[in-house]
Amino acid sequence: MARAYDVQAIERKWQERWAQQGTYQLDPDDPRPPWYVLCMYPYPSGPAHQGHVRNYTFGDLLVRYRTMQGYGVLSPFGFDSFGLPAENAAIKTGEHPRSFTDARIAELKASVLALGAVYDWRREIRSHDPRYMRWNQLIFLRFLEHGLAYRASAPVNWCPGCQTVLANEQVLADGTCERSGDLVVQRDLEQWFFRITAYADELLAELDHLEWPERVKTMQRNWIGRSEGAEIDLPVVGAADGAALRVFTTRPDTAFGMTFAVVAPEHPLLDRLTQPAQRAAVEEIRALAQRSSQLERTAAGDPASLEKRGAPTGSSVLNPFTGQPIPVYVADYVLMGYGTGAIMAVPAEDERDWAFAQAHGLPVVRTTKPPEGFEGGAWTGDGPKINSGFLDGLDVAAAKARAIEWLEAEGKGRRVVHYRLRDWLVSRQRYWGCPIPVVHCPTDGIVGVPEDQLPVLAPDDVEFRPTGESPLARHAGFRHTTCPRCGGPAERETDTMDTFVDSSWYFLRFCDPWAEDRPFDPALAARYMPVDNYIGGIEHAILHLLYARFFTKALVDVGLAPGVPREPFARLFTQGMIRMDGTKMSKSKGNLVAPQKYFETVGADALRLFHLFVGPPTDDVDWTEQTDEVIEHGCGGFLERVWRLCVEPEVASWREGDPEEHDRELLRGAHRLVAKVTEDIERWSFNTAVAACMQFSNDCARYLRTAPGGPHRATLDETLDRLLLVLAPMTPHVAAEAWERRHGPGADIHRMPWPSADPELVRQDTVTLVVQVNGKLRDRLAVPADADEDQVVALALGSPKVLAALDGQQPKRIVARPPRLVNLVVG
RNA sequence: GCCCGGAUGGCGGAAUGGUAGACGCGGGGGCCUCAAAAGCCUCUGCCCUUCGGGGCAUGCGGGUUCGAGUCCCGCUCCGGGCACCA
Repeated sequence: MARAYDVQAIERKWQERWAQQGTYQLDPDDPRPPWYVLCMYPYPSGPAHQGHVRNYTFGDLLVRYRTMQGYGVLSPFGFDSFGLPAENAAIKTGEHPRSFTDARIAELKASVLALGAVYDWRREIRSHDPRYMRWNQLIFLRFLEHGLAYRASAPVNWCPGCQTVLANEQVLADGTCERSGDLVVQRDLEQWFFRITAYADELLAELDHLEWPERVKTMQRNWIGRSEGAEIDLPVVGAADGAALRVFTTRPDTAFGMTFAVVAPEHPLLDRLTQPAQRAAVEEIRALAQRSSQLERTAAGDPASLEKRGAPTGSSVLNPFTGQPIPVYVADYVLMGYGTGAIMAVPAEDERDWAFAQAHGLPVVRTTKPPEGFEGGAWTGDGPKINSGFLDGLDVAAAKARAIEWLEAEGKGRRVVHYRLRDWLVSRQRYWGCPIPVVHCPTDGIVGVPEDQLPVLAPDDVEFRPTGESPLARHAGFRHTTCPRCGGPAERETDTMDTFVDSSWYFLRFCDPWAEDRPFDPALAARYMPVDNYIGGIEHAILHLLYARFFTKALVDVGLAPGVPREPFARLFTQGMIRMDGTKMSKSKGNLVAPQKYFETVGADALRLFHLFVGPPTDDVDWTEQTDEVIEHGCGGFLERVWRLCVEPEVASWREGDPEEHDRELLRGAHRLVAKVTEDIERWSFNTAVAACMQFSNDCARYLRTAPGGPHRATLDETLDRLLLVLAPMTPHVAAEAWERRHGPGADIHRMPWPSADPELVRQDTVTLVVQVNGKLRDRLAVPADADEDQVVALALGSPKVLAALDGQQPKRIVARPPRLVNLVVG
């Protein structure tokens, strides 16, 4: 295609100029009001894909827009450069993860630069950089000192494919690994945890104040899973030591209806409760639970399978409310990891208990009166209490409160809040991650590596083998060390940290990446934080965003971030995915359409414009056969028309002198465009902003062709300048070049202030009056914008079309909304 | 099963309860050209039309309203999240 201008040359020119002039660098002493725009830093997997392009196009638009508005915009970029793919590549090819990763970073960075997105590259962070790792490790030690990091033996999710432990968050609902897809199994191992549960309440409560998509907030609320209820101690019948089974329930009001109790197969009291005659059956359930995957264990159970999955222990406990003994069962529908790992079963008011009771022939006692005509099993709704002694007649809420009061007064239970959220398992048995900076000493136990010895770096001379054992654990030189406290022989921790640790505070380091004596200067972090616009994919709705929120709070609390806001991201924007043939476009699916080919043909501006124009930014994008056409003709063609209009318009003769009415109308259009684009950017409606620009450039082209006596030069100049200014954040290269051609060498559109719209000019003098008869459109009339009710009604009744529609009938009612609408209601 | 979204021309999508389909892609016709590409102009929801216009249209069925794509109730389908969490 013959192009109006040399796309590649001007894109290269301006990219070099932005880099060389440091236009988007922000110094710590910058006097402008700060604004922090951040795209989630990427895992460097090679050249950018369309998802990156979409993300950085939105981010870059905001960076340039806020800059033009006079903000000192903090726009940093970095790489989440630890992670499994590099290590897996090492196992396959022998290439060291560092050189592999650095090569991928170079590729990704090149395509980000080619997109024309601007960053303060002096602030670049790579999480595998020892200068970053050092502070990662220091934070770990501070967490350790403050009891926020701890080591515990726990049944953990072990992925046989990745040969490592996974966090709960990395196990999908069907029990498979989110990365490899293998079935995850349970193993008991010593692991490191972060005590995120200590922040459960705050993490939940502060969601209410964040300008985040409701969807994401709901997902986090569900994930935290707060539930209020009671713990009740059920004394074991015949226990000489007064042992009791502690259960958790959210329905203490139903306690009179408990007809049995159930413990999880892993429950510590199970051995004691199991009578000799039941031993074999209990062991079977226990073995079943152990070898079951999450999938089998949590699959919706029909009564038949529940029968197989539970067995009586032969022991009984006392219901403290009735004083009656009830049998204790073991069943794998009760999970050790939630509540107390034991429940009181009320089949009349709980679906699962109902199913289990049906399968095992256990009695049912209703304690809530179901509505008339209810014929189902468990009734979980509200109703008056029955069969419940002192609770009878109360509704559910009142009975809950009364039951808890009674339990606390009697010393038989207490009000308690439980969370679904678990502590964050951070240790990974892998090489390509940040080493956990502790030493295991036979005499001193766990000892943190002294801060002046950080960072602890993994040795390069390791062997990458697909055995699953960490290369660090096999490396004698790394592993054997001396205890920093007693000087005796000791072993280094060989686990590394979850890469989500790296991404939990990088946005704080961006505020002060030069700090050499601490992770960052709290005063600078307080200046820029919270991030004003955080932009990324919905896939991080739970994991990354929850961890980062936890970290920010914890960093304040351990003294590393005094004065820094406790919530890191004020406004979150989650962009849609790029899909192809109904599935997510991704490297693993092999359906990537690399941005590179567009850079080499239509250019970055056209591709950016496409991503802005294709639809609302939150929506998924379907990449179809039509897409190339839209990018090339729709977007690329538009930019060429803008170029011709602004740089080399074909004008037979210019008209001088005072502007006439049609000239003023063009100028009014330019002011309306500015108002519209400003408003649309503020509400993240980029697609309509682009549409407005297209429409207006069509108006300008028509004016150029049709203005009587030729276009009025001064008017057209002012008009086109405004068009270019609003395009500058969207298509920065062509806007910059066209601007320079119009205003001479050295003129830089990106240093211009964002234009304002004159309200006088935005206002319309004449508007279209719509006349309806019985709600149906019958005529359109041009009326003055300040026409009042009498005027519009008179005009409406004077319209021949309206009179024809009325067909002689008198309007029974006239609804007038001057100046835009009149509705005449007849018969 | 529960909780969120969504459904508008051939396609992507516009539309504070007040002109449905902005803008763009695709398609038709025309200009330019020896011809084509590119570019430019123009038409383009469906049906009827005596070419003036008329009727029908925003997944389906009801309702509120002078007026509903928009609000309410009940469905269908699609997408996403959660799912023995006691």
